[in-house]
Amino acid sequence: MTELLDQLKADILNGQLARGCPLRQQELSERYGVSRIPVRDAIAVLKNQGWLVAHGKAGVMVPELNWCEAEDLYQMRTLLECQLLDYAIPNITYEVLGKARDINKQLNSPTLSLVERGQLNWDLHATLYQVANRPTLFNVVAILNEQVRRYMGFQYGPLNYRDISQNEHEQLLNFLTDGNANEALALLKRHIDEAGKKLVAYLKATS
Amino acid sequence: MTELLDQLKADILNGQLARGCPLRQQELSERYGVSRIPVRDAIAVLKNQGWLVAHGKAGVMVPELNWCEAEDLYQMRTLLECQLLDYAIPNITYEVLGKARDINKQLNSPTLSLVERGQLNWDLHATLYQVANRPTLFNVVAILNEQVRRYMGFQYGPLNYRDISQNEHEQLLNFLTDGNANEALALLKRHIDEAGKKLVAYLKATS
DNA sequence: AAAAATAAAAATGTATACATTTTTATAATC
DNA sequence: GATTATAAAAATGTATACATTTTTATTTTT
Repeated sequence: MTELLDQLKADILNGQLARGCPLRQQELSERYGVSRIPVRDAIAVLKNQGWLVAHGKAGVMVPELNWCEAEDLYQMRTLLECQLLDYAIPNITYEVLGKARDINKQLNSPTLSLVERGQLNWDLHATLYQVANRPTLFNVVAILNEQVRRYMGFQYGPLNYRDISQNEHEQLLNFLTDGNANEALALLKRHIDEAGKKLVAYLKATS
Repeated sequence: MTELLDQLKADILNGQLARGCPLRQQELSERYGVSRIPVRDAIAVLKNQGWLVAHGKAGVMVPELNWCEAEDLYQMRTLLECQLLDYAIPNITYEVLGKARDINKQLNSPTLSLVERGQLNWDLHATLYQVANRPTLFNVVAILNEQVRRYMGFQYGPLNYRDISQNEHEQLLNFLTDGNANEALALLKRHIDEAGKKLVAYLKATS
């Protein structure tokens, strides 16, 4: 069932499942070649995590993008991820930093798809956060980051955010290497805040 | 199915479903007089919201109480609820404050059950937060508050937190009535922080 | 006697079938 | 003509039945 879940998420991200139009269980079960039961299971999870919302009293739909939700998601990320990084910092080894740098290098490639880029971006953050040893906090942050990916088409398209983001990653890793915790935390805050503000401004302007 | 969900939550809160021992779908379906399908649906939701955790590869269980989770939940509450109240403050009318005061009065009653008390406590906070008009943020805060209720047996038992909490509610409402936003926010932060710290200290001491 | 392998039991995952609810299209009324 | 009633269609919710996976108990092997 995890495969179906990932498939659905991917199809939401790449637009195969259009925003705003209702999805029927049977339609989905035919589309993915399974019965309605696993579809129902997957829908329940995706509804809980904000990937889908109710459409009237019957059916669900992919929610429209919406600046208020984006703003909330980014504000929550800022608040929670700074806390999480703070927990992590004492446990960040050079090995961890090396892993993060490897991922940031991969983000250089211009041929990455949107989905791949989003995944790598999270992998980098998660590499640092993992050593915080805070499963409950980590889990919420992970869900928020998955949610945010629905908006990434804007960031890496019209907003051309790629290079800025990558530079900030590098700076962050340098601060952490130097043991400069406060600067690192401040930068992470800016990193998320700025991304959020640009996204919200863009969403407000286009809607 | 919402009824089954609420029933399961209630039975987790009041200890009818013991922490740590595995729950089987069939067992639950017999217990509640429904087939396994609605049980599966409910389990999926409860797993997502932290009411249940996986037990090996088959089955699920009520998670043990755990200071680290409690600390995370309270820290998240502090960070997110202060933000949410900040959004709400400009929209808090005397009517809203009146509703909140009515709820706080109900909290006076010494005959309330644990479940009722927990519900009223959240109702009070939710009354204020609702007017923030921030559905995404509100939703996460609501789930965190539901989670926290699993720990309330400690707060209102050994920790005797009832009176303190009620006084702080009253103070908070007074600050809001006086338009003293900064004091209100600072108090809310303390209100949640302190409750969390006491709970965590207690959990650490007893485990 | 401890560990590994095997077989039986029991659990979850999924498909099909049916009941109930919701939606949509049609007809009737004001 | 717009609004409300009504009936057909289609969707979701649930039960039962079966397949697959996981667990547990037993047996075998070292």
